[in-house]
Amino acid sequence: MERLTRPLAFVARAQRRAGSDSFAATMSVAPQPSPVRVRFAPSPTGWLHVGGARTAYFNWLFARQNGGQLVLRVEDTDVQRSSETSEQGVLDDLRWLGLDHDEGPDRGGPYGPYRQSERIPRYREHADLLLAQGSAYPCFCTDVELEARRQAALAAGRPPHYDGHCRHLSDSEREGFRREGRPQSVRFAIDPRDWVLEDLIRGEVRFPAGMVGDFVLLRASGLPTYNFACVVDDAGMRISHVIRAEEHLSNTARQLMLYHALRATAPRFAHVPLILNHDRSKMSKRSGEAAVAVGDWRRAGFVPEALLSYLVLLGFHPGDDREILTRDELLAAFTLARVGRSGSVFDADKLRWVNAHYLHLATGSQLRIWGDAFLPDAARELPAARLEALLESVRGDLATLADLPVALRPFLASTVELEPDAEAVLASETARELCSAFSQELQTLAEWRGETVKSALQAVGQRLGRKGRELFQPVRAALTGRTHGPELPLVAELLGRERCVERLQAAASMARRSAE
RNA sequence: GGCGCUAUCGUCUAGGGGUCUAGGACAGGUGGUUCUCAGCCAUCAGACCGGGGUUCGAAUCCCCGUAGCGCUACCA
Repeated sequence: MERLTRPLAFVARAQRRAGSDSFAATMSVAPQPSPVRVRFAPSPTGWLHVGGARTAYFNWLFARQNGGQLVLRVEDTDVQRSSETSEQGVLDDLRWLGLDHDEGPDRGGPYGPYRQSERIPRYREHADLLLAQGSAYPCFCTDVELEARRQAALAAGRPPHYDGHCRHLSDSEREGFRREGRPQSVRFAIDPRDWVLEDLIRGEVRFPAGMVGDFVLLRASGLPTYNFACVVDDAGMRISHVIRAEEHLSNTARQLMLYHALRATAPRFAHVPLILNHDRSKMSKRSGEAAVAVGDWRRAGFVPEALLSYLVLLGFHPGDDREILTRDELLAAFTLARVGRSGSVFDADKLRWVNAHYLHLATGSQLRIWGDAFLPDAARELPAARLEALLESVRGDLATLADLPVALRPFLASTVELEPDAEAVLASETARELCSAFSQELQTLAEWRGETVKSALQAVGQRLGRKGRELFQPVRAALTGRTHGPELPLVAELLGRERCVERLQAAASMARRSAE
């Protein structure tokens, strides 16, 4: 048996590599291929985290590529931990990322409601169905009893599964327990045989009999458990492909049993690898390392295109050397066949690099949209064209949008604040001469453009016998208070003649003071 | 404990029996960039988890270890 699974898994993998996965095969063989319907099913117990964002993106890409629908389903059956604020947060983050869905709690659709808390009667119905056909049974065990037997099983070296205590109760015993007022849940009577999953990413995965015990379908509170609600909804919403995180791989055994008992066709599954902390544990909300919430990156000045672009390559590889792919490129290149099988460590440095890349190439108007929340008031008051020109000039100095205020300061502040390096550059008689001469030259300049300013500077340099660093650095220091920044002619052009002259004169007199 | 998944530079990864003295990217080092830089360009360093097989030949196929992770809940 064991000998058989390996070669089969290999064949499945080889088929995926060759681009002929079972889905494609189904599509070409089936006369009427069923429409592609995928879903993203967050539980609103916190904010959207980066792993969820990546899963959502995979689903989004798959849906859009295949002309299918993306369903957003809110899995809020854990009443203690779910909240409406959190649901709103997740929705906001998805919107910010630009991952739009076709059906969901916020926009309805033919298979609603899309919040599990609003689908309770359906779960009850399906549970009754299973109860009636003997695939499920009422369980009267209390938490305390359950825990005690679990510990005992563990101590005896047996698997800590439910021991089937209530599975074969007689009707009168059940009546007795009910009269006692015991809590009553519904358990699934598992089918003890091997279950085989043909995973689109992992190939054949075999779950041997005895792996799971009878699990709970409906809690004593009447609310469904994850595995049950998930199957009832995926089946009821006609989901064709379930693309989700690997942590659910083992759960799939239970879900397969449920599809079978419900006489429903199971969707195709694709389990994507986990995103990991540096210690290779699952990246979670309390890992305390890099920020895990999408909102944290957003507030830190990362742009959605960069976050998504980074995340999608955590696990997916386009097959060539491209390191950054736009959404359109991904729409053309993405395939589950090229999603890897091992977990990936989240690398904030690389994300930062991707973000900087987007910022360095952005137009002024794009930066104005992206950077709105980060702009100082003085910048927001500027005419749009002026602001966009400034933004584009400083883009090379940005790694995140949070760098914007600092990068823009020389253009916005009324006076120049000298950084220590700049002060040192200006603290000489020669610097004073240069600033003074250049300020005079600028006052007579016919046309104010970067080019003309540059020529003027070079002319002054020639007269004073100075060029290169000696020529540019003092002027840069005088104009911006810094020793680095965008190209100097551009800086001067954007600053305008009046401010340039003013700052050069100020530097000249300051330099004189410190020289004396 | 049981079951499952995974295993190539520090990190993300390419690779699917010979084309691998293992390729690319981030981070790091070095050099350059008729002004500077966190920019850009060039360059260096850096990996096939271990052991057995199969084969003329293994990073690649098989087995056994080992390690990490996931599931084993009336969490999702």
